[in-house]
Formats: sequence, structure tokens, C-alpha cells
Amino acid sequence: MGRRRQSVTIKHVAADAGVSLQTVSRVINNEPNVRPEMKERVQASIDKLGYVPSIAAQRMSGSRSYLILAINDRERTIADWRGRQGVDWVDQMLLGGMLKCAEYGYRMIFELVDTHNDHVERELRAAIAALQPDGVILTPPHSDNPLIVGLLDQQKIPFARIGSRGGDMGIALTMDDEGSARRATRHLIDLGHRRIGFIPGSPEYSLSRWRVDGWEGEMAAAGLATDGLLAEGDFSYASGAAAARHLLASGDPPTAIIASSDQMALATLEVARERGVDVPGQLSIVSFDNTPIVRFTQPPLTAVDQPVAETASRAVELIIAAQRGAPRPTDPTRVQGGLVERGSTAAPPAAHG
Amino acid sequence: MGRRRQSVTIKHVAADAGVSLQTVSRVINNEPNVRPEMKERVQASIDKLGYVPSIAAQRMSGSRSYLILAINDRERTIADWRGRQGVDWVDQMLLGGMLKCAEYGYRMIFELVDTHNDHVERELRAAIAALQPDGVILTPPHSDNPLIVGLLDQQKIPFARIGSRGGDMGIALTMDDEGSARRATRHLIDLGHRRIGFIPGSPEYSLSRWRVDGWEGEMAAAGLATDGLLAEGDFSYASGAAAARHLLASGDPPTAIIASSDQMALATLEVARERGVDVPGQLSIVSFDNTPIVRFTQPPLTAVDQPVAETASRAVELIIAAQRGAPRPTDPTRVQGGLVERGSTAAPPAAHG
DNA sequence: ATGAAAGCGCTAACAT
DNA sequence: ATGTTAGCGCTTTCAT
Repeated sequence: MGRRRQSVTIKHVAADAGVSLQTVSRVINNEPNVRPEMKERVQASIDKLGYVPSIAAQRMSGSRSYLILAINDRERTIADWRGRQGVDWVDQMLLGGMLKCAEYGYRMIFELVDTHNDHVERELRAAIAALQPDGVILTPPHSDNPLIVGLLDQQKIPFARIGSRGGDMGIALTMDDEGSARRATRHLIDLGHRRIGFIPGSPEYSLSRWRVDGWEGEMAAAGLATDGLLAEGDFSYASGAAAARHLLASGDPPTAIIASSDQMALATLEVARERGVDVPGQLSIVSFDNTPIVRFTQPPLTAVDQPVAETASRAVELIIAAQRGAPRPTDPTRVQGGLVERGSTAAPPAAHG
Repeated sequence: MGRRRQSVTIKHVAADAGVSLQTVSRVINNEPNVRPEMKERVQASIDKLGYVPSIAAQRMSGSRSYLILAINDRERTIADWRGRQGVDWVDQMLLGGMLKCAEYGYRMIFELVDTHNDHVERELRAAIAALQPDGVILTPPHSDNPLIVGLLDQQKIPFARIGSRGGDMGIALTMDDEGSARRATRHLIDLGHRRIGFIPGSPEYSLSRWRVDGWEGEMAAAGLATDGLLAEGDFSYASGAAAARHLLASGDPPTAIIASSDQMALATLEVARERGVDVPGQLSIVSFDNTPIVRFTQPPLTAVDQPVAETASRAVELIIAAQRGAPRPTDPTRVQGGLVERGSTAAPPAAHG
């Protein structure tokens, strides 16, 4: 197809308003040194002609691209899409991130990057060179990848690190994983549980450790032991099943289990069913994520809700602020999640009494 | 933040390879009139320097933007995201569309546009002016919006119309709605059902009508009547509940119901439960969409699977082909879905026998 | 407060 | 087969 030129350019507006290109540019970018009456006249022409600046031209002349790049782990994201298990992380990111971008006249471009790849750096460099984004949003496990973080820092592109406590580069945001784990644990303790098991997520994600910390902290605060109550997991259903079997097979099994993902909680529920353990009568279950399916299990799962949309939204705000020269926040932004109580948690069996 | 210049430009490559800009450009775009040895030399420099063309500059100089705009209905999409009912339409579009774009070096930008808005046209025009996409993917109900279709046609931008049978503008693609409805109906007839009810989707979507056509056609082919068996619906849970109540309250109620969305099927299931109607013993249910949650209902729902990813992927292919001068396909591309049989369908009660 | 000129990185059109 | 020139639409100097 032939070249497609902009139908209405800054030139047309300038001609229509009888001013120089410069003045129009100033009006578009809300710059000073334009008399109100001038501004009004130009704005009228803009509206009349339906003029919208070309972001390509804007970027070319060295200013902003109005593009924010959101980067997710390729393998995991595609697996989630293919698996159709209702993981709505991407949707929630779009909900929070895209809409916030739109408010500021920005656009969000979604990009998948492979973590387990020696050319992460090349991939990312290419995306940046091609798109010249004004900011980048990193999600786990990229948020703590030193190669990626170093590259972005060196290129002086404002970037958010979701699920990271940061360091001296980029803007860190967490979903208060430790606090959420504490709240989940507290909920179970309040119900009367003393032996609460925990199935962590993949150690590749820092937040997996924080959740364990939260659980351990709250248990300790209540004077409860955690020996033999921490299993192993990696977020997957299979790992959850193995962990649940391990925990329930022990001599003194837990009366409640917190799983670091919905898939692992689902697996725990299934293992309980297999062994004839009633949920929540004999075993309470709390999961992390609160994806759509947990409302449909039998019983529905009590779950930690991850404020993904809100976090993405904050990330966009912080990036745009940084772009405008705001100082880098020293402390990580912590967006608090919620605990949604459903049928999978109840008082423990009275046996001990 | 200050201006951020491209670190490696075509100039650097040209200098490094000792050739003109033009030759580098020819190599990048795989154009003819470059000797193999020359091409090799340039490619070596490109690789060595890690050069990636700026899409802004490419677009500026009148060629491609390597951007494809995917447009969805704002209201519905945001409602789906907020509702967290596991609707994974967007994810499947990204899965099919984004990955196919990546294969060709394109990028997909997701955009929400309000149908019920007098300024649909302005919104779309602005997005096009700002991004200058090489193609646009329309989804229902935009695909049949004459304002949008006319605008795109007039601007000579290749565009795909998912869920439309087309006309003389754009590239039409359907998910074989009529065929899917036929297969669902056939499945129930084969099980022995004679009275099969149908709850359609919103009349605003053309595909709603096609599904009804498929059901009616298959019923007629089997010599079965459809009087009083067609309810009203708009895809929503509430409309599904009303429709199910209506159908089940009739003097001679259906022994099976096909619902044009998972939400309406869910509602039908709930209405059946309320009335003490056993599923599938006394009532079989088939739904459309096959979103993640239908595997978790009691019983799991037999569902028509919509090949969203495959359709989006095809749309991208067709757009890129059109961009390269391929003739517009005259007939709509029909991507066939599947019927996933689960526990909600069985033989009808033997009562009639 | 406004305008004129230069240039961003790339490609189309035109040489050679 | 290769190089040269002009210009895309905009912003950044630098004048006025």
C-alpha cells in the first residue's frame, strides 16, 4: 500500500489559525508564553479541523512517545492464556494500567519477554529501540532481574517494578504480600486454628518469600510453632497437590492450609477430597489471587485478593510523574489487598479441646 | 526528562559498514538491488551494533508503522474486567493476535471505543491520527457499525471485521456461529431431545441472529417445531435467568436449553436448581463461549468453544497480506469452533416414551 | 509573546 | 547495484 499521510497536520492548524507552527505546538503541549486569546484561537482551529498530533512525529522530534511498555513473562503468560484457567492477571493489568494511561493521553503496549533466555537484554533493547517508550512497567519475575533493571536504569527510562521492594533503581511497588499473608494467618488463628500449614510460591519470585515471612511472623506473634508446616511449591497445581499430600500425611497434620496461588489451593481441595477430609469441617483452606474460578469450587475458597489493577494504575501514575521530573520515591509503594472470606474457612475440629 | 535520542541509528550502521543509508534501508526492508555480499556486510554491522529501526521514524517517512490496532467495545470490556467472571475474550485475542503480530515484526495495540457514543467517529479518528496503524481489527458490535466501517474504508486502512459477514468493505471473519448452533442442536437431538429451547444474545450483535438461524435450521431439518422455544436474551446473567424462567414455566417446557453465553447458561442452571429441576436428568444445558468457569459448575457445562485466538490470528494475517497488496477476500473467513461435551447434557427423561 | 530555522531517523524518488 | 536529495510532522534551539 502507498504512503499514507496525515490528513490534518500542525501546518493546517497553523494556517487556519493564522499563527506559526510554534504557537500551535505550544498550545498542544500546554506551554507558557501564549496569550489566552491566542490559545483560544488555536484551540478553536484544532477542534474545528479535528487535529490530533502524530505520536511518531512527536517522538521523532525528541519529545515524548506517549507509550508505556508493560512487560510480562512470556512463558507464564502464554501458558496462562492457553490453559484457560481463568487467570486474569493480564486483564486486571489492562484495567488498571490502560485506563490510567488513557487519562493522561498515553497508551500502554503489552510485551512478552522471556526470562529464561540469555538474550533477555537483546529482546528488551530491541523493544525499546523500536518503540521508544516513555516508561516501562516490569512484573515478576522481571522486576528483580538485575540485567533488565540495570539496562533500564542506564537508559534513563522511568520504570516501575511491580512485586519488588526495589533498591536504588526504578520505582518499586508491592501488593503487600507480607501483610496479606499475615491477614490470612490471623483470620485462621482467630477462627481457632493452631496448626496452619503454608504452601509457598516459586522461589524465583521474591514475593514468595515475603508471604512466608508474613505467615511466620503472625504465627510467632501468636506463640504458634511452624515446624513441619512449611511445604514446597511453585504456584502450579501439581506442586500444590504434592505439597498438600505432604502436609496432610504428617503425624500431626495442619487444620488449615494457606496456599500461595489459586491453583495450589484447588489442588489442596482436591487432595482433601481424595483423602476424605472435609473442607472446611476438618481442613480450612485460604488461597492467594482470588481469580474467578475460586467462587465456583465446592466450597468456594476464601482468598487473598491481589490488587493488580490498582497497582498497575499506581505504576502508571508514578512513571508519568517521574517523566515529568518528580523525584524517585525512596520507599516502595505498597498497595494493600483484601481477604475475601468464603466457605473454605471455618473453626477447626473440636478434637483438641 | 530531556530528549532521549536513539543510541544506534541507521547512520551508525551505514558508517560501520561503509555504505549509504539507502543500502542499509534496503537491507532492513529486504528490498531488491543489493548484492548478497553487500547485504551480508550490512547485516553484520546491524548485528554487531544491535541496531533496531525506530518505528516512529519509519512511520514518519511514509512507510509502515508496524502497529495494528485492536478495537473492543469499551463498556462491555471494562464491565467484564471489573466483573471478574473469567471472561477471557481479551486474553484469547491477545494470544492469537499479539503472537501472530510478533511473528511479522508487528505490534498490537489494544484500544477501547465506546459504541454508544455519538463521537465514536471522533474517538477512532483520533486513535488513527495519533498512531497511524497499518491495520485495524474490529470486534462485535463495532464490526457492523457503518460509521466505523465507512471511516476505515475511506481512510484506506486494511481492517478486519470479526463477527461480521461483511459486505463490500473490510475483511470479514466469523466464528461460524450458525454452524456452532447447528452442532449444539444436533448434539441434543442425537441424545434424543425433541423440545430444545434457545436463549439468544443481544440483537445488537449480528451473530446472535445467526445462532438462532442455526438452531432453527437444524430443528427444521430434524422435523422439530420451535414454537414457544425461543426466549429473549442479551448475554447477561439477568436476561438468562428471566429467559430460563420463561421457558421452564411454559405448559410444555423444553428438555434442553441452548444459551448464547456462559452467563446465561449459568443463570439457567441456577433457575433449574431453584425449581428442583435436575441437570442433566430433567434438563440438558449447552452454553456458548466455554470460558474457564463452566468447568467448575455443578455439573460442568457442555459448551460451544469460540475460537477467538485462532480468529484474531487469522485477522492479523489477512491484514498484513492486504497491506502487502493481496486482493480483498470476497467471502468471509469462517473459523470453526468446537463443542466441548461435559456433564450438563444427557438423554431427556423417558417420560414421553 | 511569537516566529524562523534546524534537525530527529528513516524512506521515496531520483540520480548515477 | 548503489548513492544523493528531499521531506515526513513535530519540537527544540535560537532569533526577534
